[in-house]
Amino acid sequence: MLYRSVYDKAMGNKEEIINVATRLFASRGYDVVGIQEIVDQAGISKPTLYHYFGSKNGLLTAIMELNFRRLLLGLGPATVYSGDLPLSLTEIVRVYFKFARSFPEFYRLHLAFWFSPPASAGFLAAKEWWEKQQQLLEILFMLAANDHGNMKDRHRIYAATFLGTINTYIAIFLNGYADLNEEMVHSLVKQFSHGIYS
Amino acid sequence: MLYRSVYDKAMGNKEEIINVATRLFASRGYDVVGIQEIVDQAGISKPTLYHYFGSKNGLLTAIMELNFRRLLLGLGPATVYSGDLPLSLTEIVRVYFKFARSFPEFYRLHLAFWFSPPASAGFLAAKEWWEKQQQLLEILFMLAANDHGNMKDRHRIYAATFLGTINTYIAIFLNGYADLNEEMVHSLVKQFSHGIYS
DNA sequence: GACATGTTATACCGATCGGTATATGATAAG
DNA sequence: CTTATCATATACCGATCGGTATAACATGTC
Repeated sequence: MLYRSVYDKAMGNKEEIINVATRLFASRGYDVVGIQEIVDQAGISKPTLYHYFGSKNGLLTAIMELNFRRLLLGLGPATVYSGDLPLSLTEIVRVYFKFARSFPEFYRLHLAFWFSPPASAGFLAAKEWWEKQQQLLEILFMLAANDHGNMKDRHRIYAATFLGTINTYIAIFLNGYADLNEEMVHSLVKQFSHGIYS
Repeated sequence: MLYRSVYDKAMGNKEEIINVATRLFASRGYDVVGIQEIVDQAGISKPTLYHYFGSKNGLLTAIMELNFRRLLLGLGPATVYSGDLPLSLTEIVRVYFKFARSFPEFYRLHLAFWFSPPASAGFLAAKEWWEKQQQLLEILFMLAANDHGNMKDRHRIYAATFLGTINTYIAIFLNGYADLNEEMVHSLVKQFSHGIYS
């Protein structure tokens, strides 16, 4: 392959920058962490970072894209409606829990952006990805509405509430109050389902 | 009264600074909003702000204290256990919903801090106030556990989940997905209660 | 070896950050 | 009318911010 060794080196640096930045952003905040601190801890210099990402916001965009792609990769299949809504919901919760356990630092970062000021860089960088999640869930609830009469025209709020509930549980996990085991999965689904069907 | 007119003027400026800062912090973020912008919009100059609050962090502390006092004022009576847990929970949700509707800008700000990095200024400024809310709820669930056998030793996670659920609904309201009416109050309580008793 | 491409470091930019030294008004007490 | 206190403004501080101009270096092509 052409340029193999060159790209290897480049990708190594690129990933290292992303990893360092994700950790720093998650632990202290996107706005207060300076570029200098990132490049120092990554063992490179500023022009290298700007060579790869163009700007601080470009770096943030890259972090969002990399991680949300991972999430959506698992979420896509889980949101396919098979006629059994509780089964789909269960699978979706499993996907989120597994993702949060695999990338807790990123999940904390993206949760912070979730409630960040609508005009902040973090909110804007993550917005399109939430809309994709919301869309996947809305489609599922819309299809399921054909089988559950009392769900009609409520797919948007169901999707939002379901996502919110999932994030609540994950936040509790991230703060050390509980584990994200299979029992929690079923507890969440049962609780949410009860709010829907009654 | 002594110093009356002096303090009147002072309080007017002090409140104006708090109002302006709350709005700016909530809409764009604590870290990115500079002192200069706050004093410009408040129609004063920097030394005046530092005279009242000492530092940017002091201003943030004052904002937290003012608003959380308002919230806890209503939350205290609502968390008194009377033997009817669902009734208490309903009243608590009403208090939170009313507060969120009265001070949406502050609620957005404090929700952002809820998930902010643990080492960030916002998280640290709000931490002690969350702990007070958590404590009030824990006591309620602990007392209620005497009447509900299957609740024992779970008061901490119940308090955390309940608070998280409330904040989820409020976040959905703040994003324009739903209203915080009496129907939502009962929906929330019913849904949460189902997760507890079963 | 000449050349093109991609990668990196040194050193710097203007702007803005949070915070303050100094001085002046305003107000009330004696 | 003096004096003390609070309140406020002008002008400034060093530090750091995101970002870049310039040049050197590494690598693969021809």
